Amino acid sequence: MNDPRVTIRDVARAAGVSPAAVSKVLNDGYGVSAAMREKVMHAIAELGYRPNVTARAMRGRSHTVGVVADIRAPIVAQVVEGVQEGLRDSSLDVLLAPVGDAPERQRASIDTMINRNVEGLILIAPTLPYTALNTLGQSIPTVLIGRHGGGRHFDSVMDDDAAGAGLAVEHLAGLGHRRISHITMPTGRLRRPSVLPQTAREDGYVAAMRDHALEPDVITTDFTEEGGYAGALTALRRREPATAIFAGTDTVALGVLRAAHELGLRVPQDLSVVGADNIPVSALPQISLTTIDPAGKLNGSTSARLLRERIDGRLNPVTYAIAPSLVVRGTTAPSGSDR
Amino acid sequence: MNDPRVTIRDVARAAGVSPAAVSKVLNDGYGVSAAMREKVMHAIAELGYRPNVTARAMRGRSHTVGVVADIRAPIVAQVVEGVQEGLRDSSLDVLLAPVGDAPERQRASIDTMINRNVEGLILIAPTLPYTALNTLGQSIPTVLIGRHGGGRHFDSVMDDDAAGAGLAVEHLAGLGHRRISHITMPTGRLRRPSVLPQTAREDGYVAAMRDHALEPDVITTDFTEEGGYAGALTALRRREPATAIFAGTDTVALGVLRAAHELGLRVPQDLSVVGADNIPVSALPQISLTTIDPAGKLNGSTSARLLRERIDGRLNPVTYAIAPSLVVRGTTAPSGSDR
DNA sequence: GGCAGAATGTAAAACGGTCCACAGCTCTCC
DNA sequence: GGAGAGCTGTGGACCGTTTTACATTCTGCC
Repeated sequence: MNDPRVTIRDVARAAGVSPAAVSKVLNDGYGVSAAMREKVMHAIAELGYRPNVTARAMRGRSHTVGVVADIRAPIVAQVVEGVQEGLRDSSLDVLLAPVGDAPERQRASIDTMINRNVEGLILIAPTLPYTALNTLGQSIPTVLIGRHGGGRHFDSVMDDDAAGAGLAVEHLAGLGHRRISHITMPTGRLRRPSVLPQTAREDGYVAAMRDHALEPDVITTDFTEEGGYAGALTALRRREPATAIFAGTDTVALGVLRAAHELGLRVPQDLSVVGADNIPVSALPQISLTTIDPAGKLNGSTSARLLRERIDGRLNPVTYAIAPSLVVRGTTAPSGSDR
Repeated sequence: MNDPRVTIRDVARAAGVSPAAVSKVLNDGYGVSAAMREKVMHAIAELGYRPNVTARAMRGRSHTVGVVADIRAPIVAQVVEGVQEGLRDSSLDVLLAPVGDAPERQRASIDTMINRNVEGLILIAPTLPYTALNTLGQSIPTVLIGRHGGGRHFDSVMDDDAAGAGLAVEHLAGLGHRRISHITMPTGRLRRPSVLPQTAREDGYVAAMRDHALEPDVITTDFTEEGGYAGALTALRRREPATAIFAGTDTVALGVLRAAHELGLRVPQDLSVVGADNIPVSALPQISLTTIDPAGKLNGSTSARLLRERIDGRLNPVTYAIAPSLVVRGTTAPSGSDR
C-alpha cells in the first residue's frame, strides 16, 4: 500500500537471491530448494510484496477473468458469487465490466477486457449475434451464461429453460388449469437455437401445452412490470379468459398480479400466476410468487470450471444445461378453487 | 479481436513512421504534423489497432478506475451508471471488483485493483475502518460513496442522510403523527462521525423528533426483511403503539408492512410507513412505499468528477452531501385517518 | 547565404515481471 | 578420480508502450 511499490528486485535483494529465483518461487517453478523458498517467502512477507499484475500480464498471464454483465439484473450477483467460488483456489481474480442495454456497450466492455489481456471471458446473457461470439471465442477462452444453442468456439452454461417452462405448465395443469397463457418478449434479432432464456421458455411452454393436449396462448409484450400488466389484460379479457398465467419473468409476473388486482380477481383463487427467475422480491411474504428458480450460483461456479479447462487448453465446446426447480409459493392454487 | 494482436510497431511500419511517433499521436503529444497524424490515424483504422492497456499501465497510466462495491445492493447499478457517465469523455474505463459482506473481501478487492495499477478508486459504502481508508487515500486517489464524516486523504460523496431522515419525520409529523418509531441497525465498529448511512439517519431522526418536541423511539435490529418484521412487532406492541414507523431501509420497511398486515393493521389508515433507499420494489403498485430517494446516479457522476480532479493532482479533501428527496407514495396518510 | 531557433521525428531506455539458456555444484557410478 | 547426470540458481532478453534526449529539417531574418 505504501509508495513506492515494492518490486520483485527489492525482494530478491532482501532475500539475497536473483529476481528470477523469486519469480520461480511465486510460480512454483521447477528447481527451487526448500531453503530458498523459505528465504524468499520470508522476504515477501517482510516487505509486504505483491506482484504487479500489469507487468505479469505482459508476459502472458494476467491472472484475471473478465465478467461482462448487466448488473441491474438481480441474478448477476449470485452468478458472480458462483464464479468467484469456482476460482477461489486458482490465483485468478474476477473483474466485472458493467454494461447496460445497448449492444455496442457490450462490445465496448468486451474490448475493455481484451485490452487488459484477461485470460478468459464470462458473458452473462449477451445479446451479440452468434457469429460475433464465435469469432470472439476463437481469440480468447469464452463461456456464455444464459445463451441457448451452444457454439463451436465457446462453452455454454444455461438453465434448461424449456424444461423449466415444462415444470410450470405441469404444475398448473396438475392443478386442473386448462387455459394457461404465457407472456413473453420479442426475440430481438436472435434466431433459434441461439437465443436468450425467454425464447427457450416460450418453446418449452408450447411443447408442454401440446403434451397436455392444451392450446398454447402466447402473448408478446416486453419484460417490464408494465409489459406484464398489459399482457395480463389481454389474457384476461378474452372471451374465455385464462385461469392461469405463466409469466416469462418475475418482473412480468408482478405486472400480472397488479392487473389481476385491478380487475378484482383474487390470486390464487381466481387466477394462478407463475413467474421465472426467483428474484428477491418474489420471496417476500406480500408477493409470495410461485416461480422457477434459476440456480444462479451453480451457473457461476460451473462457468468458472469450464473456463479454467478452456484456459488450460481444451478446445472442443461444452454445453451445460442446469435443471431448474419450481418454487411453489402462494400464487398458485387448483383451478376454480375457493380455499 | 484477431490473433496475434496488432502492436504499435505494426502501426508504425504500416504508416512508415517510428513507434514513438504513433505513441505521440495517440497521446496528442507535442510536435506532430498534420500529415503524420493523418498517416498514423489511417494505419490505426486500417489495422484495427487498440493499445494494450497492460503495457500502457507499466508506464504510469492504466486508463482504469476501480469501483469496489457489493453488487447485491440495487443502488450500485445506478451509482455505477453515474460513474460511467462522469468518465465518458476521459479515456478512463470502469472496472468493478465485486465484494460480499466480509470486510476482508473488501481489502482483497481493493488490493486486486491496486495490483492492476488503477489510477483511482471509488468505494461504495466501505466498512473498513477510518484509518485504513485514510492510509489508502495517501497512496492512491480515492473517493468514498455513502460514508459519512469525510477524511484527510480522500473525497467523500454521500446523501445527506440526516436531512433525509428529517424529511421523513417532517412529513409524518405534518400528517399529525406523534408516536413515530425508527428501526435501525447496529453500527458495527464504526464510530461517529465516520459512519454509514443508517447511523446518520438515526441521528437525523432523533434530532428532527426533538425539533418537533416529540420523543424519539429507536429500535435496533438488523437490515433484513426479518429485522423489519421483528422491529415493527416491538414498536406496535408497546402500551402506546407507534402510529408511524420510519424504517432505516426499504427492505426493513417491507418487513414492517408484513408485521402490520399480520396484526390486522391497515396501511396507511392505521399505520404509516416510510422507508429509505427507493429500491425498485418500492415503486411497484402492490407496495407503493413512501421513501427517501438517494439519487444514486448523481452520487456516481459526482464521484467521477472528484476522482478526476484528484487524479489530476488535487490533494485537499472535498466532501459532497447530496440533498435527498422524499417520494410520497401510498404508505403514508394523516394520523387517525380513515380515508 | 548563413545562422539561430523552432518544429518535427527518432533511437533507446525504462516500467516490472517471466522464462530460456546456461553455469556451477553435488552426487553417482564405474 | 573423472565423466556424466541431475539439481539449483542466475543473467539477460523480452513483452508493448511511453518518454527523454537528441538528431534532423525547416523557417525567418539579418
